[in-house]
Amino acid sequence: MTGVKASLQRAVARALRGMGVDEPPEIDVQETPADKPGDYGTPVAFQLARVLRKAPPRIAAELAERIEPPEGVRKIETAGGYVNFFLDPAYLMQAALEPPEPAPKQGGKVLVEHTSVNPNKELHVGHLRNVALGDAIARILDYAGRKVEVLNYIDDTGRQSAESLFALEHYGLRYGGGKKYDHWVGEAYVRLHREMEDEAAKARLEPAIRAVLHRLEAGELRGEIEKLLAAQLETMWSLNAEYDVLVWESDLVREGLLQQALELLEATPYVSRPSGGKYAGALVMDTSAFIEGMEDPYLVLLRSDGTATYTAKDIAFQFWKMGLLSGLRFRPFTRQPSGRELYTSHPEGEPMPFGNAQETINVIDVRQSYPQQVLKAALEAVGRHDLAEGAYHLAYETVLLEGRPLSGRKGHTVSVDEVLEEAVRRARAVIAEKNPELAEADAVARTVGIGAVRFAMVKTEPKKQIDFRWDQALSFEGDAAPYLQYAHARAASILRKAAAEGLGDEPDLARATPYEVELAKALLRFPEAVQKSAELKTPHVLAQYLLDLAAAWNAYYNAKEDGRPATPVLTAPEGLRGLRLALVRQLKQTMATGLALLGIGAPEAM
RNA sequence: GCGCCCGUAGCUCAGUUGGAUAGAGCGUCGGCCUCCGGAGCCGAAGGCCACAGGUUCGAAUCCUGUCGGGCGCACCA
Repeated sequence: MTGVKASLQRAVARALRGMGVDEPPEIDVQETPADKPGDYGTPVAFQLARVLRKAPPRIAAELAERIEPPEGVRKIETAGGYVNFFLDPAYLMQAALEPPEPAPKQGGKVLVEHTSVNPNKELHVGHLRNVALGDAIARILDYAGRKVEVLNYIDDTGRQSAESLFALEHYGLRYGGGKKYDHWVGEAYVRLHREMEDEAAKARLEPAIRAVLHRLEAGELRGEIEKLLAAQLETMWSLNAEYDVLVWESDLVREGLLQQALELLEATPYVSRPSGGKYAGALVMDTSAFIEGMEDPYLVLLRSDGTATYTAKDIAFQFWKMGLLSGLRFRPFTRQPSGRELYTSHPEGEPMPFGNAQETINVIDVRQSYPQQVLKAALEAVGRHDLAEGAYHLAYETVLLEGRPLSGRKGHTVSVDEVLEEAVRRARAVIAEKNPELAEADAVARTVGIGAVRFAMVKTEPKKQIDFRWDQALSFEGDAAPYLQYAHARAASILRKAAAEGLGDEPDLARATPYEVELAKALLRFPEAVQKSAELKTPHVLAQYLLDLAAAWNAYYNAKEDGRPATPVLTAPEGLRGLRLALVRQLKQTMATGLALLGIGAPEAM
């Protein structure tokens, strides 16, 4: 809610109190439709019709009479039951020219976990959505005033990693450079799976894979995992995603956090060791009190052979995130491209204040909804309803590739590295065609190509399945990042020219025309869009807003009257020119800020 | 079978704590660079918002049911 709308709301609330409505409903102030009178309006009279036992138009009329116009309001009118406000254009200009600023920090940390890919092969397009969503929502929450910690979980004791490392050993492979390390390992993994399609071969190899798994659990192969991780991190960084801390599954187990979690759970009435039946000898949790509609509400934490399930480790991890357990130690891992330090859990580290959040966001695809519910159930089981409420699963639907589900085994997949390379290549080609003189063309092509890919991942609602199609994801027209970047570059170009000509006249706010008013209203929606994005925990709200903003700017830029430009900036009369320059500057900065919140760069020229 | 999610223009999607005539992009058709960047803009055609009931002054939005589609229901991760 912008300052403009908020002040209108307050004025309405005051007037309502004067009419004897002490507890007014939520007062909805919205922009009036294009061909309705006024700038902003409210339908609050409709809501009050029942309470006041009067027809909405009469209530609206009385309201219009009673409202004491706040600063900037020059007229109040009714239309049917609506109360509409006419704002002083100069006032709107002034409000719209306030530079966008991050909200002040509020207490309470929110911990965002995303990426968390198995360290066993290269990232594919399915992971792309996870990284793009997680990174964007972390940036948005930070801007909206939250303390944010970004965490990437390293499942180094998983079967997939064991298989990859085993495959290298099994085929006697030695890395000789050439292709990226994670891709090279991934090939061995795929080769192993082809071999294991034969049941006999699978059975024969099983003990050796097990052995690797045990060595992983003992932390003996950490160096091998780190090599894979380093290669994967290059991909994430090239996407413009960075993290605060890595947490290794093996550390979670070694430092006794799994044990602590199980002890907490065992002390509750929900966890037991059945002596007979299906779960004889296992440690199980009864989730029926917390998860409805389960045919079999029992969840295995420890198998009857004493090994822990992945879910049990995940519970321990969630408990650690929310401060119920401690004992992890950390040390610096590496410095990331922006200069931000990346820490990692490590047996030889020292205690550091990571975790201990009241709120978590786990970015994981929708197929994991049940295990995510189990995490909440475990928090409920130990009596922490408050923390269960704070545990949010940012569930996103899966990504199709050209209309078909991804499948590593059938080879129906594309790596993130490949996608980026192609995106940048296409961007470079467009630049060569449209702007062959452009300086730093390669760097700009990267910004544009990567931006296109990331935007394609966040512009739709997470719960909708998306289909990755090369032509759409890498489109440089229409509903896409390059459209936004182009709008930004166009503004930058005008400002460059103005600076070159030494134009610096003072804005004369009173000279605003309806064209400026339209653009100003679009700019004023920025804080609301960020706020809503943060509240709903989805970047698509912001992404859609930026498309609107760019459209408003392009429409302004191209406005014509009688075939002549209606809104020239550089050649406008003094005062009006200053105002237009200020708006262009504001547009440019707002667009760049918004793009940055999506992890997308805004080139000065393209 | 049980549970969760989805169904809006030919296609891909916004719009849902209920508000004024349901909006974009792509595609189709027609316009706009002696003017600050045409990766842009303006216009046209295209909708029983899956269907049927209900609640309400008001429903794409909330409730119930039906029909389509996706996903989940392992001592896997």
